[in-house]
Amino acid sequence: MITIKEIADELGISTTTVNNVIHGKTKEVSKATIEKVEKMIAKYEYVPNMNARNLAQNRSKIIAVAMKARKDKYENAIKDSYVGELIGAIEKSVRTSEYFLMIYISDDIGEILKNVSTWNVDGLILLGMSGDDSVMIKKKFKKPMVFVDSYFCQDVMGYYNVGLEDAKGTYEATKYLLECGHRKIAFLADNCVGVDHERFIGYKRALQEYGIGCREEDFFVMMPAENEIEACLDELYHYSEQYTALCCASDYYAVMVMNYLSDRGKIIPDDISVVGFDDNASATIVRPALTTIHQDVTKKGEVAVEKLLKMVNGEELEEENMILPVKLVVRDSVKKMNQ
Amino acid sequence: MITIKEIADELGISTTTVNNVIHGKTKEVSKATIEKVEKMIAKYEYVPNMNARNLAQNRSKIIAVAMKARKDKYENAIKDSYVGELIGAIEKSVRTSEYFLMIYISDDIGEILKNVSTWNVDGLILLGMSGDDSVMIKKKFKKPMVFVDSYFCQDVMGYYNVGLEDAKGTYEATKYLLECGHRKIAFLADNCVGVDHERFIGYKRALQEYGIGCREEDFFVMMPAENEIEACLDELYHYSEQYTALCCASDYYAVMVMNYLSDRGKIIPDDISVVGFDDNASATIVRPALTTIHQDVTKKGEVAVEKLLKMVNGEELEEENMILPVKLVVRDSVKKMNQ
DNA sequence: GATGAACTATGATAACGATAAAAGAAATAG
DNA sequence: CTATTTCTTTTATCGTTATCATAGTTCATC
Repeated sequence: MITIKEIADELGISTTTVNNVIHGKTKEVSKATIEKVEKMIAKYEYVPNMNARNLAQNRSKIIAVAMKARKDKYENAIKDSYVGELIGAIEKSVRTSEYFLMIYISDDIGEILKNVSTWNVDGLILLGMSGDDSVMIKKKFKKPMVFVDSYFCQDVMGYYNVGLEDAKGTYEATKYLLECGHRKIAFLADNCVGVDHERFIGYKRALQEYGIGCREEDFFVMMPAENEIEACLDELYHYSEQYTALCCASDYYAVMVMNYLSDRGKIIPDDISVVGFDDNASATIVRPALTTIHQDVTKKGEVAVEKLLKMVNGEELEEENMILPVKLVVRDSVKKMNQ
Repeated sequence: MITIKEIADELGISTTTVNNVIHGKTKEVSKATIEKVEKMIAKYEYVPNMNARNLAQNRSKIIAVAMKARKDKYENAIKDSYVGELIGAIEKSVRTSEYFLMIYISDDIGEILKNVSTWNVDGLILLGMSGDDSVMIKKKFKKPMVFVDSYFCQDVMGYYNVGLEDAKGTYEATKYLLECGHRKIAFLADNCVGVDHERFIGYKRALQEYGIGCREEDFFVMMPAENEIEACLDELYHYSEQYTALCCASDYYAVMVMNYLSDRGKIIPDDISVVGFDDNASATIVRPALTTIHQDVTKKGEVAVEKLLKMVNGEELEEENMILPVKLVVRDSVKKMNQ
């Protein structure tokens, strides 16, 4: 690992000159010197020491993706198909820039902020934040950041947000079920905040538009907490006579419930229809193939990185948010009752 | 972002003393001073500047996972279920240590090495390396590293390797097919080196043990190159009368081919039986559920990180390699011909 | 052809924040 | 009153960058 100083000494010139060559300041250095230095650089395979460079420049060339995750549930967060796909898309976009990616997953926002600060990261991408957490982050992190899949109250607005037409997605999905003649439609989500809550709203709106679901009893909402998924699926099976269709806030749940029910003798979609959300790999793997709401995860990651890097480079962003479109993809998991 | 110097100045003491407190050298500092300094640290939420610390200590606290990937194919490498799961497991293990993870994915080993060097990473986990690449890496990277899923020639041995009973896996899978009465068994893999080659060997050995497969014509081997997967599946479909079972080097292919064939009218497993390898999420999602070879990906990641960190901390490793066991998991994708 | 402005090419030096080695005080012990 | 322990400071260093300074040229201008 040769250093600038060593190159300078060997050539009997100053570090400033070597440094100028490294930074392509050709106007300041004579052609002869440039050549000499470049030969040295090639010969000894000089690479800059990032720690030194970052220290001197008070930056880090690091972009971080941070995600809050319950310790028990997201032990291996990236394993989750959607999270993996999104982080993968972010990784890919960062990879093609001159920046490097660090991943911080923790159930403790304080810890995430500490890491961000200790590494002096240049920009931050936050996944699935809501309310309190984003208030704290906004207070403590003063550099560019982009929120992805985050919903929070008005007072923390003003940051760039990459999101999805979440409510529209479940609205379309539920409407499709209704159009197919379904009237008893259950809803299955992970929790009652953020993206899931938004998706619940869409489901609710579609029902209300059809004149049902004005009363609480019309909803059959499941929100599995940690380790309660099995119990939840069991309950869903137990009450499966009470609905003909199931609207899920993710393909993850949709596929899980499909297999759970069909392994217990229910025919999908004849006994129970299912729609998902995300359109991830499992949607096309499962049989019947899952009717679901498609979102472009790759695009989401790309947009997040692109906007963040713009901000990092001091550019002004035109818009404040990017809401990506969703689209219903009809496959085979919904029965048409009216045909 | 307060610094040690600022704390020292505000308290009218030296940076060394502050630094000693930060490093818990309680023997060198009086209780009174410790208390003063700790109060400051808490008040201003001091966090060390990693760039400065690493520069001074000539290390980085960074562990890198590096993976060579064809640009076209692994655009989003982490999206791949197995890779995602493995990187996720590594991320989790690194997260619980005092180190940080950086991910380098490139089709160019030189670029990976440049990144490793510029960041002065303390340890390196290499995924799926073979032959030439590992020679180059060994020559240029002089710090601790662990190879995962890598097969290479004798002269680059001597590094810690976390692997799998790959050959045994396909051997067991193929033997199971043979025991079920199958005699015409095709093999499907990604390429002909590394893990896939090893898995091919196991398949071959089982066949030969049954007195078949001594002639080349007995093999029906597919190795899809980039973008040729569709053509490959088509060929597989076209010749599907010639075999009764298919041994796949990954669940990824197994599930893909199952759906491809069944969407074209083939009944799995009655017309064609399929076994996979990995036992990832899709194996239980697909119907019929996939009979496959199970491997413990989480364990693999954990072992890789654990061994690497031991080396980074200067400990000697007892063994040179860790070959994790595999296990046949029988589900519903294989027909018993003899019953 | 002297004067100085404008370049060109280079060097000296002080940061950046943390650490480590060595040395200096102060307090306690024998 | 020296010897040892406890506490603290001085100073150099890590590799890179940025500011400022210094020669040496070129060239237009009076």
